[in-house]
Amino acid sequence: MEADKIVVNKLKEHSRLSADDIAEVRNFSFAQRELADHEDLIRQGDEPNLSVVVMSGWVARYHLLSGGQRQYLSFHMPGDWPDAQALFLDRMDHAVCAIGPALVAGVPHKELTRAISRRPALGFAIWRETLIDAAIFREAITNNSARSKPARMAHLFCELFYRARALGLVRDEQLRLPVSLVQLGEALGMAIATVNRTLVELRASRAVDFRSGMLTISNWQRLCAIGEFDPGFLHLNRQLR
Amino acid sequence: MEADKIVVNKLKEHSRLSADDIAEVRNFSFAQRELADHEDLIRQGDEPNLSVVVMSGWVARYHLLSGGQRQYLSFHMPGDWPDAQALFLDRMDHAVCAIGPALVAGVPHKELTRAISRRPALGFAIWRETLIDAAIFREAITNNSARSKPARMAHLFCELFYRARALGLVRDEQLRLPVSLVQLGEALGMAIATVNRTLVELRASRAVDFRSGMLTISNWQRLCAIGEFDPGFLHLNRQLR
DNA sequence: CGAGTGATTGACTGGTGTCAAACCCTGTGG
DNA sequence: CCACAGGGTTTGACACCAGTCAATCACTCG
Repeated sequence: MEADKIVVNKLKEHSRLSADDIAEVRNFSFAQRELADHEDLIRQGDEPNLSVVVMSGWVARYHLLSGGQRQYLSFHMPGDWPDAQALFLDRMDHAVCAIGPALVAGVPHKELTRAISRRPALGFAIWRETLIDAAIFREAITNNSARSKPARMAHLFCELFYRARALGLVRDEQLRLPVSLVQLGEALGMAIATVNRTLVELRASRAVDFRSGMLTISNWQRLCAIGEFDPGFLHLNRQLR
Repeated sequence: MEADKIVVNKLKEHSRLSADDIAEVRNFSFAQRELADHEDLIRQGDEPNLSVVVMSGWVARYHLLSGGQRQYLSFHMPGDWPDAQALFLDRMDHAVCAIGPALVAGVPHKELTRAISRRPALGFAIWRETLIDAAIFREAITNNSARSKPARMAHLFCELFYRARALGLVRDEQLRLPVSLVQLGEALGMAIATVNRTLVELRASRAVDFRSGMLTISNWQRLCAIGEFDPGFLHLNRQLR
């Protein structure tokens, strides 16, 4: 699919766009870039002059700590703007890397700000996109701080599954999610041993399975209950399930 | 101080505003509201039609979990817009309450969007404000997930102190911060016993003290080292210290 | 077939949550 | 002026979760 189509479809999940707004997106000069697994798209401290939208695959944001350890902050799928914030915050306070091979398309900041000044509604939609990001971050704070380990993992699975399904990435209740257990631990704030033990616990619940990069949800209701998942924080128009 | 002054001063910390932008802010019809300690300003699920700016005191955002427990997400001081996001996300996914007595001023969303459409640069400044919020959320994810308990607490102290100093709220290296240890635990994801034990540990470092709602920092460098604090994520123009 | 990466499991131990009690301080009322 | 209540703080005892370390297993790739 074309980059502009992906962008418009995604924005329409939460915002109303006029024909003029859409035309503005169509005029963007998207520059595609392929990423290999684990490849960094942007590094902490960079000052990019373009923002990218994910076209296919997964991309993740992460903090790099002084000890060299990583903290994954969020996962992004087609239509997401993982560095939209760079539009107004010069210096990256975190990095972005590919989770599995991915394809992204960049738009120069100058084009974006010009388009937004011309069509405020388009700016509001992208702004809303960044606000939903923030809501996801908030949920991650709560998830990693206040919930039990199984709930924590279940909640992340629910969130990713729910967002992916809205984009049509889910087939047969399965979602490709090429993260290792180490990365899962670096996202959820648990050691790899605990990640694995929690995983076997979740498998035993017969609600979900995750192995070799494939997330399979066999009982959505039960998984939501385990993870105390309520999709409200994603602020999507469409109600799924 | 007047509400418009507070808003403009705060926005100027990271954004450049023209005389016209400032005039636009001056035209806002701020509606003040006093809050008692612990009083909720907005509840989870609300759909407010105005956004508020903090005028004095503290305000905090929090999630309310199914078990009734709280997870504090961020703390806000004069000039902050703790619910700017409500401008574009209809339903609140979290609540906002006062930390100690506080004063806030609300602006109708209609006025805000009209002003932003008219003066894009003003919108960009407020957008940037919400993006800094998001950066603070990201830092909180990392803090509560990846750092040791003492580092976690030290980092929060550093963040609040740094932000407060930028606003001139710090006197004699002291900052009024009327939170209880329970609330501190609900922000940092630790049990109250641990909060206290961590606190005595930090006191022993002779870098910081926190008692009876007063935060005293006697060795900023050392506290930053303990908390692995780097103010870059706050994206402020001015360099302090 | 060997090397390497990731997943899995076990043993061990320290940290942290839970529970409970004591303490401190302030404001209130007899 | 003192007694008391109540909220917040501090400390201790204890159990257990979860991190660390290490060994083994499974699978892919050269």
